[in-house]
Amino acid sequence: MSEKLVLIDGHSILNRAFFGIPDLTNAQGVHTNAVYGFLNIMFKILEEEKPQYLTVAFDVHAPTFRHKMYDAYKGTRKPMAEELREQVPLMKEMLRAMGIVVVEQEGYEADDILGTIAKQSEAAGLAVSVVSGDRDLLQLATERIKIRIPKTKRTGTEIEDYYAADVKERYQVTPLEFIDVKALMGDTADNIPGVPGIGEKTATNLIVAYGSIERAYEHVEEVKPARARQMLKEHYDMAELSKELATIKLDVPVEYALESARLNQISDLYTPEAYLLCKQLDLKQILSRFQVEAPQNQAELHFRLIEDLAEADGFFKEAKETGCVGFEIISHLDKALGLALAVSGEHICFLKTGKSLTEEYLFGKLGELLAAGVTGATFDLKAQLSFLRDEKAEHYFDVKIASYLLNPLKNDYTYEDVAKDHLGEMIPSRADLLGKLKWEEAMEKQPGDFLKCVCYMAYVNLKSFQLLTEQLKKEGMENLFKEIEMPLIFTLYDMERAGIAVDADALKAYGKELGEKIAELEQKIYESAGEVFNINSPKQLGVILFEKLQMPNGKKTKTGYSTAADVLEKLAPSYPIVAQILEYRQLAKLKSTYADGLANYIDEDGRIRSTFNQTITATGRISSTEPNLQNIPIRMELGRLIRKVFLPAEGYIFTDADYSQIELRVLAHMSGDETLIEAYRQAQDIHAMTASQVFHVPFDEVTPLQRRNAKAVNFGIVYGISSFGLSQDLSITRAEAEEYIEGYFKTYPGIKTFLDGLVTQAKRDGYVTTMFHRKRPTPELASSNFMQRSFGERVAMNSPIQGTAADIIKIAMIRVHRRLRQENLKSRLILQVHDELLIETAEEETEQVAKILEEEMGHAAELAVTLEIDLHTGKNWYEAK
DNA sequence: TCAATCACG
DNA sequence: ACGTACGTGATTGAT
Repeated sequence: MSEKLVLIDGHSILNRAFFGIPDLTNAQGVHTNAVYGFLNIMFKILEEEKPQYLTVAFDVHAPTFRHKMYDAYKGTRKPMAEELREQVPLMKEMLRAMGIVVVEQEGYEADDILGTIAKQSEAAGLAVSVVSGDRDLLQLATERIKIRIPKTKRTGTEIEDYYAADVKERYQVTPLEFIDVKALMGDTADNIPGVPGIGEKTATNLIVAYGSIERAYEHVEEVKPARARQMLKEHYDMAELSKELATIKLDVPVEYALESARLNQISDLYTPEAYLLCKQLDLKQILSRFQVEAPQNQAELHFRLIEDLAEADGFFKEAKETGCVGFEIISHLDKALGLALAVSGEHICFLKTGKSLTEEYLFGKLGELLAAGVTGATFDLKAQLSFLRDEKAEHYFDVKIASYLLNPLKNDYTYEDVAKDHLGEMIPSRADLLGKLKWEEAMEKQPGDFLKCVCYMAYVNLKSFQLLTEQLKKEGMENLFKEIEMPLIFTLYDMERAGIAVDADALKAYGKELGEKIAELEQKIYESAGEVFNINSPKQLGVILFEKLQMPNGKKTKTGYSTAADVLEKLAPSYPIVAQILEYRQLAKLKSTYADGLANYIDEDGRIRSTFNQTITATGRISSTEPNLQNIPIRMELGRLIRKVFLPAEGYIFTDADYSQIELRVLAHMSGDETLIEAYRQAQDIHAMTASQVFHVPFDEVTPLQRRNAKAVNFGIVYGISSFGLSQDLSITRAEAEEYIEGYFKTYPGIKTFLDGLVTQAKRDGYVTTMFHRKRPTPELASSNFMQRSFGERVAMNSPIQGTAADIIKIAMIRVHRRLRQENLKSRLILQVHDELLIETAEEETEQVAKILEEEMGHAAELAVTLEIDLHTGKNWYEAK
């Protein structure tokens, strides 16, 4: 087998990647899609071909010989998109970092360099692959030079390969003749003029018949059709020029030493420099290649599997001498498979449950450790609490939550990311090691990788403990972490475990009723539309409404017509079918998401258990999933009825307490605006009060409309007001909205100052903070894009408010939970919906629970205004609101 | 896997 | 001049 050289047409592939891959930017707003796409194509080819040599050629931004030959060539060249241009130097830097030879030659294009090197290398006995997105390079194809044209598709990269024979098969001409075909056709993209009136078909026919432009011209009188004959006669000189332009030079005086392009193995490209650059650019998928290929972490040498009691004892003994252990309980369906434990950089093991090491033993020992004052650092404590005996938050350190507080913007939190971001170590992820295997399968089928994976988790937990503690301290979030987030884990765990009872039969009946109404509406809609179609498909619905029925289209969306509710509501009065569709949508939503959806989550004991996520939101709120119990209908009566199926246990009732306008009160406090604070001290109805103050009317004379408007402005302020948003919400003009806002700020100047200050602060520091020092980074403010920047400003205004409210209710939850336990009550906290707590209340404890809620929610934070709560009881959730 | 839609605070 | 309110999650259809 002869050796192989891969030659890459740099600009061409970068260009392909740029247009083939959706826009990607890193945290600094640097565009990276072209670099990313280029690397993907390159690695795919390298893995496929395993070449001994690799070289990339770029054009130089100097006039080439073609410019000198043909002026138009230069003048009409399209300017490169800025987002692409800025990636060219990045790409070169990346290639340099990987040690890949880059060739550029003054005065010549990449094509010519590639052609020259390809021919030279072929002559030297190498097999050559030329990678380009440009079909002009097909002229280089021979039996040993393969032209590879990658196509970036949705499904991945596909590559078309052309040896000389393939060119002939596809284009009917030889690679050399292909030049003449191209020259006749011309190429607007490449500014090759061609012969007017001759397209691909005629050009191919001519060259198949005569072999070249020159020979065709010699026989020009025989050329058919007549038009082609005429044009060829007239424009022969142009055709000749085109041919010269299209011909790739094979004798460029290129400085190129094959040996310098040697590539022993692909992993040679994974250099520390390249790693850093990828990290900087946030090219995750490329980085994952590094992880797989990177030299193994030294800690791995110490990973041990322990099944023996004496050995385990020794390990625990050692652990007792330290201040902190990293641990991770590995379980499958409520059964512990074992305990991964890291005591030091040299002592990391997986203690496997079995005959010798029982769950009692393992978690008893772990409990002893924690009780003795050794901090247990772990990743996602809540998921392991069912095995743990120690319920003291201060004995634990949740690495996942610490890493969330340090950057709440990530999509997910994994141990390998913590290692990368905070320890600067590259370690394999669970998916790298075990793919999609569940723990139990992995332990049996891939014991080696399994051990590695779980030990790495314990290792990262231990090793990041001190560092993350320091970082939290440095960022002022130590208190937030220790006093709020860590204790909250136990509260959420108990809420999850408790769940909420639902009446499965009533839910089913509700679903059935909806189903019948839906079927009726469906028929009516088909009748009105004159055909049967899928009403759930916005695409099909758009066609019916805006094409078939010719409704005035409210345009919108990138994929077609918008059929969103706000658009349809405008049409509903004039078209009965639209009103029917809106009703259908409402019912379908209720049935699929709530009636049928919730039924799927009912456990054996008739209760639904949601998961409360503590590391999802950017602002510090918690979220609820599988199922989401934070978005149960309430605004519309029909939907609200579903709350009747949520029931307290026998002998219990529901107590529901929600904060009254907590965000606006937080705003009053944080801004220190005296007028707003005073308004809260005086009035029950803050929106009416706002209306009175903003519109200068006596409180008693505020009209319902004025109140509604004031309420909308209050909401808008909290969201990071914009005149456009407010105008949309109130269906008024932007100018009117602006007047409202102006009036509002005139009335409450402290709020204006406060909000402006938040934006200034965010621009200066790159983040904003809540009252309890929770941070939200605002990278959008550094964007050069107006829209992104405006978004950043709204985020800067909203996050401290929403986040502080989230902090406050978290404090209240912890305290309510603690009080219920301390006072030995049977009642328990079961749901949180951002500003609302639901307590399953033992009937005889009703008074006490109300008192606890009033006290703990009301005094979770001491603000310049009081924290009021509305409290209701009932024998189902519907009644308790 | 993404986009559109809609449920909640 | 740009086009939007802030924060979530589930379902559906289309690719």
